[in-house]
Amino acid sequence: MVSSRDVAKYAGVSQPTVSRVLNNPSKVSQPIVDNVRKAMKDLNYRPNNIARSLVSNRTKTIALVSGPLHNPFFVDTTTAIVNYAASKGYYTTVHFENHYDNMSIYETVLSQQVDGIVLSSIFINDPIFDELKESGKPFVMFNRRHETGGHFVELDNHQAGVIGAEHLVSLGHKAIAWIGGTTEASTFLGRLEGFRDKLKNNGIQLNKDFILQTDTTEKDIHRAIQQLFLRRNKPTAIFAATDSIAIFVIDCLLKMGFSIPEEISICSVDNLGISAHESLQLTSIGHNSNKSMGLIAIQNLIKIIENQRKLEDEQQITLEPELYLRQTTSAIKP
Amino acid sequence: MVSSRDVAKYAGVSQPTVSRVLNNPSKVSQPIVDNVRKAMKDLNYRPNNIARSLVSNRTKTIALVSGPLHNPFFVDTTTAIVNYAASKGYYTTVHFENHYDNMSIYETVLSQQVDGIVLSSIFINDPIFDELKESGKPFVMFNRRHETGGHFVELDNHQAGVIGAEHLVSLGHKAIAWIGGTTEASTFLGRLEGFRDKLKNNGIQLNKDFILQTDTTEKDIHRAIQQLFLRRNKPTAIFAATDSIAIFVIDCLLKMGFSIPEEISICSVDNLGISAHESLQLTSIGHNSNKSMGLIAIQNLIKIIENQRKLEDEQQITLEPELYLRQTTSAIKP
DNA sequence: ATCATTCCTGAATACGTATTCAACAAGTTA
DNA sequence: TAACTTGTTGAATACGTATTCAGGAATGAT
Repeated sequence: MVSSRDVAKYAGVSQPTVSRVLNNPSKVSQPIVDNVRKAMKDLNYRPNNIARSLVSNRTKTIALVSGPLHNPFFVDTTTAIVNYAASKGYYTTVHFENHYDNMSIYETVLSQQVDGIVLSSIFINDPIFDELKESGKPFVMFNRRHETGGHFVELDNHQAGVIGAEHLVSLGHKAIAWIGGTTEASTFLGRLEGFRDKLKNNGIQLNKDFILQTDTTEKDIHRAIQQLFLRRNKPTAIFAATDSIAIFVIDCLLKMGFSIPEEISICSVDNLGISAHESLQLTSIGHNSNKSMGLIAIQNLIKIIENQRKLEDEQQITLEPELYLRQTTSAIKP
Repeated sequence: MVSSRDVAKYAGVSQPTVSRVLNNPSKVSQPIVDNVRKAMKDLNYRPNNIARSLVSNRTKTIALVSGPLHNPFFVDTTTAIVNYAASKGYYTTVHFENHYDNMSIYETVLSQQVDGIVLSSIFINDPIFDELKESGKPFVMFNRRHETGGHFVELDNHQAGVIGAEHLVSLGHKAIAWIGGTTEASTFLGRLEGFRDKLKNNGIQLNKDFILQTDTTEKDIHRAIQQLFLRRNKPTAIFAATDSIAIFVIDCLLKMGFSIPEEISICSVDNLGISAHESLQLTSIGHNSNKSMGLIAIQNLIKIIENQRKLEDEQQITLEPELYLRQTTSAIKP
């Protein structure tokens, strides 16, 4: 391993001068700059980022705590976050949510040395919020939020639920099932409540058996759907809390022999790119911002890290949803 | 920031003792261990990984240089790699391939301080190979390989091409187009050559206009397909070098009004989970290992890092492909 | 000619941890 | 009792860089 001292010796200067050539060449006379640069090349010198971080107290890395990539939503956000961070000179270490033990992930992240954290994996009243706050490290939430506030970017989930209910009711559906994940998450809670509220507005009571909570894995969704159709009363439509869930539901229903939308309508929330695929043509509800939530989150985080925005000046962004009508919903047969 | 010195002072011991309690508690008497542990709790002490790394020369982080996540293949491998690394106590920093400037990514990775590198983004005769070798850091390639060797996990790409040609020819197809990415990559090159060789075996010359090279983005694939069907001679089948490409091709063809497989057969390579989705039912060619290539790669890398395997003892794994028959291919109409 | 200023450079040090080594006490062997 | 081992602890130091500070040379102003 060649160090700045080795370069210094080779170039006949002191180590601080090498450091200056690296970070502040204008403070060094031109001939010496050239000389040191040549030494660096000759010795194939690469500065040690670890040593740099130790003194500067900045690591140029951010941690991403993301939902699982089997949900295409997180595919898009991860791509946006990693690439934007890279364009700003930041490394991104990624951690995928562990449904049963997120705490150990945060433990890892907090003892890691990062300049900031972007995260989606948080519950509405998650105790991790206070720990993050206490750590003093800037963090921004995307997709989900915490009851306390902080920096976040989210969809108006309640409104998304309302739009979904509205749409399906307007097509004549009355027996509608809701399928999603844990209501400890602001996304699922909001989408469920908006949906339920709007149904109630229309004089429809959301049957408890029609509320399906899963862990959002393919396996659990198949289980839930199969169980749903064992019941005497069957739904004519399904409102899935995310496109990812809808995609699994569709696979399951098709395998069971249903035709969509003739026998069952499905719509969901997120409006991912894949929903527009001709093989799917999924009716979905999403925002129309040209920036993904992940991108907005990482942009804000980096602004905070670089002191272009004050930490206390909380950015709380709620995007407005709208309906993207495609082929998986249709009017109920008379 | 509370340091081991602060803990030491609080507990009335020296800093090395705190360090020992952390890393080698058996070297410290029980009462002092308890005392120091209490001090750590009281002060909410977290060891500084940066300082640790500086002295130990190990960062417990690996770099992943991956293809883009819009290819579901890399979704699976990224998940496997990140999660396995985490289970072994390693952080993963991820970098997504930049089609036009991979060199700057590797520049970044090499000046980062990592214990090892897992990568897919490499060309057959990529000059980066030598730089990686020279850096002394262990690295393992997956999916793609380099002519020189090194550690890698790949599919027998030539054989995959052979199987694809075999299958389509056996269904009576003669006008078959190939669509893939740059033949600088071992995957595309192997799949193209195997395909072409097998066609030639059957007396079919692969027309140059039927070889479509793209940058594997949706946009470029749509462009290539549309251009293909402007020609006088149209193919009756398409062999896509990856499932990801096939998915974009299918979207494009359906939008153009073709029915699959009645008017056009499609098969591809990778056999991703999504290919079995009822809406897609993509005929595909893949290996039948229960481990993903990403998982095999990261397992080998960590073994090397932890000296359970010698660096020189090169692991070169080639998985054998087989055909998974689904609904996107059918016999040509008489 | 004197003084002030600017520019450039290196010696010393700090960052937070792990490790080496010496010192010392307590216990063990002859 | 003397010599030797074992166990426990702290002082000193190393890791590779950035920064502070002081000193010397060169320049400009008076």
